[in-house]
Amino acid sequence: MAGNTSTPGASVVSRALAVLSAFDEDHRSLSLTRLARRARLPVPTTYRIASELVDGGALTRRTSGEYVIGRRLWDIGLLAPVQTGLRQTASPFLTDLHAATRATVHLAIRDRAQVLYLERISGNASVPVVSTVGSRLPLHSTGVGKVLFAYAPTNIQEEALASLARVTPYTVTSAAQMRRQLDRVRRDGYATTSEEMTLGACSAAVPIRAADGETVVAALGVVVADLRRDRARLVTALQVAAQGIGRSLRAPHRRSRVD
Amino acid sequence: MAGNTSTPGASVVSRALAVLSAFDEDHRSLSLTRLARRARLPVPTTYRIASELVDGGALTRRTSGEYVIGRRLWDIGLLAPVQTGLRQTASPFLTDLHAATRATVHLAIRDRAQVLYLERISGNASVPVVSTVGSRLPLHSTGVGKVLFAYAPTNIQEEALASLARVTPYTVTSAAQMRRQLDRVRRDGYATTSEEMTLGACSAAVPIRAADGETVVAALGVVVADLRRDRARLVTALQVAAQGIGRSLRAPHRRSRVD
DNA sequence: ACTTTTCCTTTCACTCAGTGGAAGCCTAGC
DNA sequence: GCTAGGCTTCCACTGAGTGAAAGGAAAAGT
Repeated sequence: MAGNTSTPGASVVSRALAVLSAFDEDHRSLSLTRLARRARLPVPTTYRIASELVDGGALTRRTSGEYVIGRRLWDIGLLAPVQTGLRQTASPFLTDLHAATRATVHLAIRDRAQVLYLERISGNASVPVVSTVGSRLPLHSTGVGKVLFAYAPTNIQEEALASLARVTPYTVTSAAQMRRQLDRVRRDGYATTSEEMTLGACSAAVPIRAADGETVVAALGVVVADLRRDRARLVTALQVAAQGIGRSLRAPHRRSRVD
Repeated sequence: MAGNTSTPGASVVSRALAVLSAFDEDHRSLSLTRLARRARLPVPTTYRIASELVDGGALTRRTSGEYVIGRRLWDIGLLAPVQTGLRQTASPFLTDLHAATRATVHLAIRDRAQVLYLERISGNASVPVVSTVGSRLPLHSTGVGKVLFAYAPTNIQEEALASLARVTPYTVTSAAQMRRQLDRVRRDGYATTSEEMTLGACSAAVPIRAADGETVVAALGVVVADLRRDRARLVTALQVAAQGIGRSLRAPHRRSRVD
């Protein structure tokens, strides 16, 4: 930008991105002052940039004065090629799985040392579920997370094992215990959690394998209130769906079009 | 920005937004030159801005050199409060509707004189469907579009009636004929299309009404290969789901949480 | 009712970040 | 071998961007 800056070297574009990046799942709505604090920019600078972003539709200003992400950015963001092939292929299987189990269904991939949720179909509202599409959660406390954890490269595993943060009283925080669980995941072909992320929610998950039938590209999971009763049934349903997705990924898939 | 500009008055932020806005559904991937042309900016300027956006994760550069929207922007875009209440409430009903009909299911709202698709569950791949979440299509050529058209304010209706663009040989392009169809939609409570948007695809749609039971807030539709056979069955299923969504919108809904 | 605090917005003197034509480079096509 | 087109770097020029300071408006505290 022009002169008189306190942090030379920072471009306007990088500042605008800092403003946008100040928003996250726990901060979907921010006042000017908080926005400036989170973006680490002076208030007047933030104000000017935010105003321009509002003009461009990238941000919206509520009547309360708070800023939220704008519809224009929603539009543009949806154009990002985030595993479109996988999501398109998996979509019908997720629907089937949901129909068969009535549980919340998740499709997730690993993004560095975190789980990134690509798709979700909500099930029974009485089971609490924190993750939505776009959410990132730690690898050790969710079903899909443990699957992706078990098949992650060694350096990522070490990184994640070094930071097993407690989320609930049931979260596994011992590296040794987690290693044993991951061994079992690889042996049995599925992972489970019991209130390790959220009290009142348990989950089961299985890996989705790529064309070679080896590499794990994603994880498929369900969240239920209690796993003891029908663990076998859920795991079977998950495995059937995961196999189907894997097979479809191998087959050439035509693009679908129309209204 | 600094001096020497050919278009004084345009800020860096507005230029960066122009670069991002150069992407749309038909241009998800752009070379530098095309990006510059679409953003109406000189190539070196576009190059510099795009490079900064890549640094910030807002854009990604493919090995081919083409730019695409980056994952960071996907993350941020998903935080936009685009009818989150409606989408959350409608989601389980869409799943049910899909399970019952096996057709592609759509949830859409009107955005000025266009249909904006909020949710989609893909059905049988053999029926071609062009719309995805975030798509905007004209009001006159789709099922959900006609419903939203029929219940739009007069000025919007006039605007849309003045530009009935032909999409396929079956698209209704006569304002008089469209008015008659809209009358029928209001009378019968549902709309249909027959290959008016895409050859090989027909659709049926119904309105979703707000708490007052009058105001139409959204439209619910299905896309199938042929409507003649089971129009009645589909319309009934649609109406049941739409009623359910409308009722749930009235009821206080708790937020769901967990992994 | 008065004071204090906090947040939003505007102003303005200062100056360096941004600009884009031109040139160099590389690759693809003929 | 030559031409065309796209990508990247260079660099002289300058006005867009900066942010402390101050002014206002509104909420919180006394």
